[in-house]
Amino acid sequence: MKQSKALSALQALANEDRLALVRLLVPHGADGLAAGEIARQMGLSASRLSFHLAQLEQAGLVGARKVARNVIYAIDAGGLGETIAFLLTDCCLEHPEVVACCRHGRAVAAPVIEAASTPEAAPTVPQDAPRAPLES
Amino acid sequence: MKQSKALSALQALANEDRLALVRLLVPHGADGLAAGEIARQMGLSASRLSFHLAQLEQAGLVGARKVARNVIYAIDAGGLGETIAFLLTDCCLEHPEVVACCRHGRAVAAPVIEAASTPEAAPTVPQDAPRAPLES
DNA sequence: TTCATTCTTCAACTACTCATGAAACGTTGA
DNA sequence: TCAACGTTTCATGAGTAGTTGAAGAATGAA
Repeated sequence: MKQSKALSALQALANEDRLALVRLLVPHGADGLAAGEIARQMGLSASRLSFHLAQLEQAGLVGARKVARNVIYAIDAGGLGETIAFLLTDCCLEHPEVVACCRHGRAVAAPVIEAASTPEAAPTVPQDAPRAPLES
Repeated sequence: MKQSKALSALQALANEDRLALVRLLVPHGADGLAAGEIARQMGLSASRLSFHLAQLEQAGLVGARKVARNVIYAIDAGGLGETIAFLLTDCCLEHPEVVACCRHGRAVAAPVIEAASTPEAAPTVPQDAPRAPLES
């Protein structure tokens, strides 16, 4: 996946409404949902929804097909997967900790940092201090 | 991972400079790189770099520590992994095609679509037609 | 102490994204 | 043919993000 394509996918996902849109569409799979039904479920105005759907479609994260007078939007699992794969592979170079963390759904190093036993097992920079005075 | 945190991480990643920043920092792991060195390698002005690094740090994707007069920035593999995990788990509900695609680094359904042999094996909406006339 | 270096913060500006409502478009059924 | 419906497009305005250059803070060497 080209970086520019991944970038536009990330830009598309980096919005609360559009992320909610993706989460709404995923369970419906290829069947998708009509634009009007999406607008109803999400409480968005038609024009606002259309704008967000267009962004997602342009980013290759959803697809559209016309059925009668409805436009059915469905998640594009391929595009979504490619975007995640880009992050994992091209961007993070399959960094072992990222992959592990990705498998467990949270920072695997957290308990190690807590125990402060094996610093080399926690290669991240400690980030509990909220940036402030930058202890030297 | 909370959605708001994932959202800010995605927003942080949805910028060319910051994505390049992450890709530059990942190979250096926990050793990180001094801000000045990053600016030199990326050809960014100091203030611009500082701005982007602050965004990444606030999103929990990089960490900073001060060494002598340098500020060393290093990737936070935990935050990065959590973000990817959020996309895969919370957002895509581990959708089988997304996961498969994620494993192979590209759309696994693509050749199937090309061959147009088993449509039910390619549950995504066809998206080769660039949106235009929406064939009904 | 003074000065150079490194980095951050600030203000001002531009460019972009987002939200809104009105209008337009294409399809459907009476 | 025409009204109803679902949807998109457009214009407008507000808010936010990104860029730039200057100023300021922290540090270490002379």
